[in-house]
Order: sequence, then structure tokens, then C-alpha cells
Amino acid sequence: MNFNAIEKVQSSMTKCSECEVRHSSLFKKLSDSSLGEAEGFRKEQLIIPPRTRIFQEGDQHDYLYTVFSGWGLIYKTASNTGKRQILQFLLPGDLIGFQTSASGVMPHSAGSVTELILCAYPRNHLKPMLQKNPEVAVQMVDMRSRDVTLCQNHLMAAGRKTAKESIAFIILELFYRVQQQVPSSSKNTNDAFDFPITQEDIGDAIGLTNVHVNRVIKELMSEGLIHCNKKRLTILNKEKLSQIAEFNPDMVIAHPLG
Amino acid sequence: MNFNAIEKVQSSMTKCSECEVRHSSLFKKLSDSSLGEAEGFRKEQLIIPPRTRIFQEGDQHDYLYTVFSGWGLIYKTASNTGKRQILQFLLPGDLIGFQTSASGVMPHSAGSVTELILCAYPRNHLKPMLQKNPEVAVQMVDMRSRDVTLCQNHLMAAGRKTAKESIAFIILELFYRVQQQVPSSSKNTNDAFDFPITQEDIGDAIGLTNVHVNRVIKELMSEGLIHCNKKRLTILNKEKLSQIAEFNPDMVIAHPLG
DNA sequence: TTTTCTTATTAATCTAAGTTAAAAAGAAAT
DNA sequence: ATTTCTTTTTAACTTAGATTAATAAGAAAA
Repeated sequence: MNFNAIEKVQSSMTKCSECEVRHSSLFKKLSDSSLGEAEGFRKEQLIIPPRTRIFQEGDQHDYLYTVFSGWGLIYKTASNTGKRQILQFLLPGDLIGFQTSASGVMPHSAGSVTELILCAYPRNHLKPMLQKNPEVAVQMVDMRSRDVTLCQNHLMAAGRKTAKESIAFIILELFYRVQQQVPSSSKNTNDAFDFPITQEDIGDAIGLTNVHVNRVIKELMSEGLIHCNKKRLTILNKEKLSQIAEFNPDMVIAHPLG
Repeated sequence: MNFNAIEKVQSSMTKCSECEVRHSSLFKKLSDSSLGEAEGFRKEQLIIPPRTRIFQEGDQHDYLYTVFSGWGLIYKTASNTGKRQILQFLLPGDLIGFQTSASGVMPHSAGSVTELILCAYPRNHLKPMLQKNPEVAVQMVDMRSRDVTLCQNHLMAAGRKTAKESIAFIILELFYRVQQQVPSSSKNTNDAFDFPITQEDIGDAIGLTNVHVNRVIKELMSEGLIHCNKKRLTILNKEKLSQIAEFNPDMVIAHPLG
């Protein structure tokens, strides 16, 4: 765990109207003229160093966050064994900081993988903001539904897939989620992408050990399905990998209500 | 699988104003005078026989349903092995029929456990209904968030808990979910409740075989923590069971936005 | 009541993945 | 450049839970 301080963006916060993740965020349905709602809701922007905790399971925490840039994760820790279960990988546009009851006690922890920039919103303003902006509430239903689907897929992997199938699945999920953000073209001629998580992270997402994840990744590489080197991953045979994983790109789509 | 026909309630559909699950449903925030919205949205009521499929993964399906009475489940099946992963147990008040994209293709199947009565809503009317009724949209955010939490807990169980811990967890989750509906008092003097699922269902919810679930249930019974007989389960030592499961009743609470 | 089907139970055997422990390779810090 | 910390890699060994196969007990249908 990193102990560098979390900083606030002091000088000038990014304008919502110029935000790169505006169209995959909670506010995607707000028009330019309504975007003041988002800026009024936002309290501050935070810069989280790599591998740093944002909030901890069991603690009181009163903010929601939109990921502006970077990768993160939310997780639970078994208090008897200390084992970690990653619940979701966080990418730009993702919204975090949900709780179980209205108490403000967090049911899971959150942390960064890379440096992360977050927009913070006071949770007690959420409900009134949604009531005032029904399009935002509808968008939030979509986002929560997407989170249900991602979690259900991981549950399927942890419960009923082999290690190889599960790891292939995680790789494809992250590939397509990243691809959705970058408007398809840009830097990626082939199917290579930045992959900043560790093999231990992969294991903790689907209930495997880092040792076993390593064995399987070696196997996927020796079979010519993927290649990875220095936090960059290349999918060499997407069809075969998808078939092993029983993966379909629809699984990571974010707008069930259209 | 049961092949009895699914029936429609012909004569008189239940009135929403007199509905027993009104206060744990999507429409809980509608006042008596606004309840016409719910009745207008509802297309019909269906009676599903026990162990009957409602819709199937991969099929086009254009309805959402509120569970009016009975137990059900949603699940995915691995196409290579045929193994089933239960994604959620359905109890009265639960809303089902969500999809991943706007296409109407279902990402999972749904089926009954007991006889089930469902209220059906055409999915293409959902978005306009939510936009017109922001309180309903906010309630739906809460319900989807509750579903995320339930799924995350099962993921934690499947990925990082032992069989004993996971089974204890499932029992407690269902106990508290049932208890939430029945307004605490009524029939249950002790901690006994109707438990219509099979040991295979339990295994399919957390990634275990029916054989191993049986071994563990026997163990929990011999330790005096639970007792079960004829689809009725009694929790004999709630403290010990909760401690084994690392369970806390907050985990099944349904109103994060208050 | 008898048959049939489903669910629970038990036992023997197997295996996918876990555990432990080092060493090697990278990255980050000094 | 050197130290320190993290991550990856490999091997030897263990185990929780899977598999397979019967039997027994219930429940539903005929």
C-alpha cells in the first residue's frame, strides 16, 4: 500500500463541458445547457497516487466519485483469512462510492491501480439531484445495471468456469471495456492495450491464487492466444480466446435502456 | 423442468393499491393517487408453476416482471459443460427481466422454484415511465444497487470463502430477506422459515456440487447451528452462524439512498 | 397403491487449484 | 549504481471440493 498523500486539484478543475469522459459518465444525457447541474454537484477533484486506498470497508464515507482517468478497483477482505476479493475493476466513467444502507458505512473498499483522478460528489446531494434530473436517474439505472451484469459475469467465472476460462474472460472483458472508451481507432492498430493490473489482481477478481494465474497465463501465451509484457497485453487470437471464455462483447455494454 | 403451461390471471388482477408487496416494490414511493402509473404500466399477471422456465438466456424477451408471490431464480448455463450458475434468488418485490444491451436478448435465464405470480410490464415502456416518475427512477436505482450488493456478496462467497462459510452465508441471506418482507412478527416465533430451494440450488449459487453441499449441511446440523426438514429451515444459533459466514444483516438492506 | 421422478445421502476415488518456498526479473527509491 | 520492494516464475507437495456411482428417502403422478 502506497502512503503518498491524496491531493486535491487546486488551481482549475476540469470543466464538465470539456470532459473526456462526459459521454460515458453519469451526466451523459445532460445537454450543454444543463451541465451546470453536474458542476454544481461536484465538490472537488482528487488525484490518487498508484496503489492507494480511497476508502475502506466498514468506514463511514460520504462521497461518490466518477473516475476521470486511470484504473482502480473495489474489493472486500475476508476478516478471518485476510483474503481479498475484487468486486469490480474501475475504468474512466465508472461511478463508485455506493453503500448498502443509508448509514454511509461502506460495504467494500476502493483503491487505485494506476494514478487516478476522481470527481467527488457529496452523497447526501445525490437523491435530490436525481429527482430534479430524471434523465440522470435513468442513466444511473443503466450504470447500476451494467455493474450488476459485470458482477454476474464474474460470479459465473468464479463459480462455474475453469481457471483458464475465467482468465480468458477477464482479459476480454477489460479489452472491450477499454476499447469502448477510446473511440475504437487511435493508438491500437492491433489488439494490444495497456494492462496495469497484476496477476494477483486477476486472481483476486475470480478466486484464484497468483501462482495458479501465472501457470494459466503461461499456458495461454504458449498456445499463442495472448502475449504480455511490461503491463501491456496483446490479444493474438480473439476468436479462440472468446470461445474459451464464452465471452461476447454485449456483456460489457452499458445502456440496457437504450 | 416442468412443462405445465404458464397461465394468465384472467378474471381480476390484483389492485396495486391493495398489493401486499407494494411497499417493497418498484412503486413503493408512489402515493395512492399516483398508483395509476403502476397499473397503467402493468400489462398482465402470470401464474408460473413450480420449476418452470420464465425466459431463457439468448432469447429475445420484452417484459420485465415484479415478483408478486413465490420464490424464483435467475441463472446462466455454461454452454460447454451445462453447469448452472444461479445469479440471484427471487423473492416477492424483486424486479427481473433486465438485459445487457437495448436489443432485448436476455443475458440469463429465469425460472420458478415454487409457484410464482408475476406482474408483467412491457420493457419498451420502462424508460418513458421512469422519466415521467423520478421517484420511481430513484427507487429503481436503489433496487439495482441492492442487486449489485447481493451479487457482490455471492462473488465474495464463490471466490474467497470456504464451502461452510458460503453455505452459512446463503442461509442467513435468505433468512433476512424473507424476514424483511414479513413485517418481523407473524408466524415465526423462532427462527424457522420456509426454505423451498434444494441443496443443488445452494451449490449452484456459490459454485459447489450438491454432494459437497450435503456434506456441509450435515456438518452444520450436527454442530447444532441449523436444522432442516421438509423444505423448512431453522436457525438454531444465529450468532455462531453469522460469525462463520461473516454475515451482517445490513448486507441485504434495500435502500442505500434512504 | 404402485410407479416414477426428484432430492438427499454416503462412500470411494480423483483432480484442479491451493500452499509453501525460492529464485529470478523488474521497478522504484536512494 | 546499488539497494529495496514488488511481481513473476518454477517446483514440490497438499487439499478442498469434484466426480462417480449407489442407495435411500420423499414427493408427485398414474
